[in-house]
Amino acid sequence: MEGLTIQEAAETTGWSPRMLRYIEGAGLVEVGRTASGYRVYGPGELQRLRTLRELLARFDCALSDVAFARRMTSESELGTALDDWFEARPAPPEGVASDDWLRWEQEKHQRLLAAAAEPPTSPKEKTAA
Amino acid sequence: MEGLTIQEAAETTGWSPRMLRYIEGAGLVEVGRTASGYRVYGPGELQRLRTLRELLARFDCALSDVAFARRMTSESELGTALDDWFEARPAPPEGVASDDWLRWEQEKHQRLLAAAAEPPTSPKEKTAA
DNA sequence: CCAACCTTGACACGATCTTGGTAAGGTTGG
DNA sequence: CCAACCTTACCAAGATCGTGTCAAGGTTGG
Repeated sequence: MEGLTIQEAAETTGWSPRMLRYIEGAGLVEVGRTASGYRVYGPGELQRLRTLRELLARFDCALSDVAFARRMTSESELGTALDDWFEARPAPPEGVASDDWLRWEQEKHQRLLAAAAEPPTSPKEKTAA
Repeated sequence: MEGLTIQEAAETTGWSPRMLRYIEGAGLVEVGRTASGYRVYGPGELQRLRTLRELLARFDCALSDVAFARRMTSESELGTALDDWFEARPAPPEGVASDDWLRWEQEKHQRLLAAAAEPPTSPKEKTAA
C-alpha cells in the first residue's frame, strides 16, 4: 500500500475520518482508492489537508466558503460577475456628469447579467478554463 | 427626500424590507440615511439590489457566499492563500524529479501559511490595503 | 478464521443562514 | 393629532453546515 489509510491520515492531519470523507465529498481534496475501494492518502493530500486546516483557522472561514471560492475560480462567469458587482462606484471617470455615470453603471450591470445569462452563442473571449 | 423609502425600495427591487435591512447588515449594500435615521435608497442602490437578486438566482448561491467573495477581494491575504491552495499539482515544472516537486509543493504551502501568519515585521511587499 | 480495519448510508444534534413576524417607540405629512 | 410610515431588537422556523455515531456489510493480515 503506497499511502496511508483514512485512520492514519486522520491522526496525522488532525481531521477525523468522518471529516476526511466529508471534505472529499465537498470536492476539496481528491483521494486515490485501492482496487477494493479503500481510500489512500499520499503525502500531497496530507499536506493539503493540514494546510486547509490552518487556512480555516487563520482566516476564520468555513469549508463551504472554501468550496465557494473554488467555484469562483473554476466558473469564470461567476468570478467575473462577482468582481464586477463589487466594483463600488468610488468616483466617476473624469469628464462624465454623474447622471451619465449612473446610467453607465446601470447599463454595465445589465450587460453583465445579459452576458452571464446568454448561452455561448458568440464567444468573444474565453479567459481561463 | 432624494430617494426611496425602504418600503418603496422593496417594491421596486423584489426584496422584502426585512431582507433589505439584512443585506445592509451583511455589508453588501450601503444605504444613506436621513437626519432622523430613515434609510434612503438612490438609483444606484436600487440597481445594485436588483443585480444582486439576479446574481443569486443565476448562479444559485447565497448571500453569505457573496459576503465571503467580498472578503476575498478585500483581504488580499485571504484571496492569495486560497488561490494558492487551489493550485492543483497537475504536472511538475519540467526538469524536476517528482520527489523534489513534492517537497517544493510542501514548502510552498508552508511559506504561504508563514507569510499569512507573520505580523508585518519585515514588510517586503504591501500589495493592496 | 477472526479481529481490526474499511466502505456507504442514515439519524441526530448544535450552530448558522435566511426569512418572517411582532413589539416598543420615533417621524412625518395632511 | 393621528394614521402610516420608519427605527431597533428580539423570537421563530425551515435549510444547510459541521460533526459524531451507529448499522450492515466487504477486506485484510496474521
